[in-house]
Amino acid sequence: MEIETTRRAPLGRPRGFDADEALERAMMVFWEQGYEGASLTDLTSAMGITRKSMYAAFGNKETLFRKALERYTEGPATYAARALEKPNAREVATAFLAGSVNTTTRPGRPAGCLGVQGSLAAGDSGRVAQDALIAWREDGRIRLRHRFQQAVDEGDLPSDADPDLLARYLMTVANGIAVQAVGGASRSELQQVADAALRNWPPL
Amino acid sequence: MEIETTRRAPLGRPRGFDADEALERAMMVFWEQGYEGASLTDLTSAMGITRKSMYAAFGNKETLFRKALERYTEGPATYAARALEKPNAREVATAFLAGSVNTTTRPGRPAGCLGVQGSLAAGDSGRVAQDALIAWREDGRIRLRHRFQQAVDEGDLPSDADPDLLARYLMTVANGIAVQAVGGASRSELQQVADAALRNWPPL
DNA sequence: AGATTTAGATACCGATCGGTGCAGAAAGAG
DNA sequence: CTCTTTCTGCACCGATCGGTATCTAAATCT
Repeated sequence: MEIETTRRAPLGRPRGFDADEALERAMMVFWEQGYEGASLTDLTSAMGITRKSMYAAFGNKETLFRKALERYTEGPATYAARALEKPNAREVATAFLAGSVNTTTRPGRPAGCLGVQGSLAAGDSGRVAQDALIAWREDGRIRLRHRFQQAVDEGDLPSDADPDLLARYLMTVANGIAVQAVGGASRSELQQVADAALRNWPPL
Repeated sequence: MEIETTRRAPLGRPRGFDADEALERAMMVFWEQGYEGASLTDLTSAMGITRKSMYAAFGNKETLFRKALERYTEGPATYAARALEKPNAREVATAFLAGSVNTTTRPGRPAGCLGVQGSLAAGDSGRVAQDALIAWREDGRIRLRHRFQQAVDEGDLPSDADPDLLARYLMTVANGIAVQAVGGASRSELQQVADAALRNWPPL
């Protein structure tokens, strides 16, 4: 008897939709409406599949949201990871805010940031998603802090610079940009704000 | 027949609860949970009254929210109006951000800003509240802009200063502070951020 | 007192929420 | 072809949503 056979095509009728595409659509709905604001009807109709197929493919609403958040991180929000790779602290900060402006105001996409939407107010049912987003933002802040610590170690930033403060300052401005974007601020307006925030970099 | 009689005590059984106090409690619930996240059950149990009394006294959930927002403006958010009365632009900006930090991180009160909570993500039922909050923030931004225009006219700010940019910059930082506060940032951390944001004031 | 008006409590309304059960169709393996 | 498995579509579940009807009790007027 062969316990360890090579994995052939999965048995039974194969999935009739593109799971990646469906997840992309779900991400857009969450981005626009938040976790609680996006109903299963909203989600599945945007994904083009039925409730049953969604549950079979993604588990439930919460895991769907987590997968959508992952996709967001690797998709629209990759600007953050790329900014961290810039050669010095000033370029990191500049790229981070420019990416934030770009992503929160790109035409044809929801305004604002998925990581901020729906993470402020929440009823009982949205508490887990709120916590996940708070953790997501904190993770980003910590990565920035490490990067700036590295910059201090390398002599790129002055030795009395405060990596924690610099990271929080940048995150605060980026979060504010996301709020402004939902309120209808234009890309050029927000880029001016980002430029202003960096005019005294580092703000010691 | 007396059409215009002096208004005596209102007929019938007088109200058995303090409407002001009830509104205060409702404001706190909206502040913490947002418009959609706050259910009628949450609200009325916090207010200590029944659904019927709430509808009789405040109309419906939407008008209750609007009145709670008014109360917030005149209560926890008066720092904004007071900041506008400062004698010069730098003091306006400093007081505005300091008030923002204070209000969003005061112990015993919900973290964050009622004007930002629940205004980012919204399902269909929360759209009107979302619009009301966007308008509320825009109103604050416009008041700041007018104040800075006045500062330019008076020579308090340089003639090439951009009141629109300055107002939007301040609002962006304040909104970001509100997001950070919900994420658990402490008062002193956020005050450091506010100080950093003002280190190059005005950011021309 | 008697009339009037509202407070308060309870039960209820239709609609929608996230999540399932079921039946039939469809695609693979043999 | 048959058998097995998973697909899809639809009806349905209990719970909760915002909002209301009903009834009794209480308070202030004439």
